[in-house]
Amino acid sequence: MLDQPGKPLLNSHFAGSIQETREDHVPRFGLCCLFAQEPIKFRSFTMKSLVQLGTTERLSKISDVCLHNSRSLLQALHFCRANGIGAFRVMSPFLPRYTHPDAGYTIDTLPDGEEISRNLALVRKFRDTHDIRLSFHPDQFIVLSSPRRDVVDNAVRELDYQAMLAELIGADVINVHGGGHYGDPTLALSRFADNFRRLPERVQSRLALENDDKIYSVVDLLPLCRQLGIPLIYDVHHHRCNNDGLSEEEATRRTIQTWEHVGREPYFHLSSPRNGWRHANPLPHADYIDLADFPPCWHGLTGTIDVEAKAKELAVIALQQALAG
DNA sequence: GCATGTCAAGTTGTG
DNA sequence: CACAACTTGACATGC
Repeated sequence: MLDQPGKPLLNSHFAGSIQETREDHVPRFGLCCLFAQEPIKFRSFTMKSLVQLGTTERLSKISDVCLHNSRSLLQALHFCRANGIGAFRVMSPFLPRYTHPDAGYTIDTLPDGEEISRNLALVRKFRDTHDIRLSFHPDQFIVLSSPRRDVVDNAVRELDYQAMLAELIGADVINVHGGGHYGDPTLALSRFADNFRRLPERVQSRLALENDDKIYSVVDLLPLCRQLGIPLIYDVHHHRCNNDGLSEEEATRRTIQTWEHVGREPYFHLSSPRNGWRHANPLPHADYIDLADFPPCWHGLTGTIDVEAKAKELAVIALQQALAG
């Protein structure tokens, strides 16, 4: 394989003070944002409800929710540690509406700002001590290939917010898609490259491109990754929905190369189709991972595999047990 | 309490 | 040109 035994999983830029070293050739599995059964919840609010409040009540509400979320994130990491889950994806609205033009708050300006900051520092420390990889996955509105200036401006603001959080908690990945094709995918990806260069360093150093289910495949994105010096996140479910002729072995191999180039641990996504592969729409995610959907070439992989399944922590634990048994 | 509609944001494809 | 689909859960509202 291409892995170098004994190499740190994260390069010095991100490594923090990792005291444990994960075993090579065993993938770590990641939980995405939420819990199905465990009573760990993340709260949010809408702008509509916020604007009905006076200035004081508004700040108080924002602070309550952010404080709650900072405590929940710490609980989430403890849960991961206790259950052998090696990665956690943080939900985008962790600080809800942070980049909305009318929300106008920062952690510092909140009544509970100090405790929120303390909790985030504790998250970082726990992450470093127990080597739990943290990531972000901005949603569909974050598009760097758009021809619309306002769309790209919004995307840049949102990405910088997530990078700010990533710095605070020690997350090394911000995972985006290529965006739309706008009738000319080559031109669209060249816009992506141009806009990438506008991004702050803390975003650039964390950005990773994921193949999507309809437009940009692994083959489409690899040249852009090479050009920008950023890694590819290989979603095997999307690859099966939007096939580019590469075998899963080859896609995996080329993905690993992009991460070796930046000296960091490879990243993958795994899910099973809710209604089976013969259904007209195989995209919706199932509650659990069907072992038949686990790529054979991923056994013995050194890397992170996010489990995208609706049963959340139950699905990650079930998969880990199934593979161990 | 419980059910239903709503939520900042994009893009594509269909009717 | 308008609108549903994509995907998705918590929130807000109304009964």
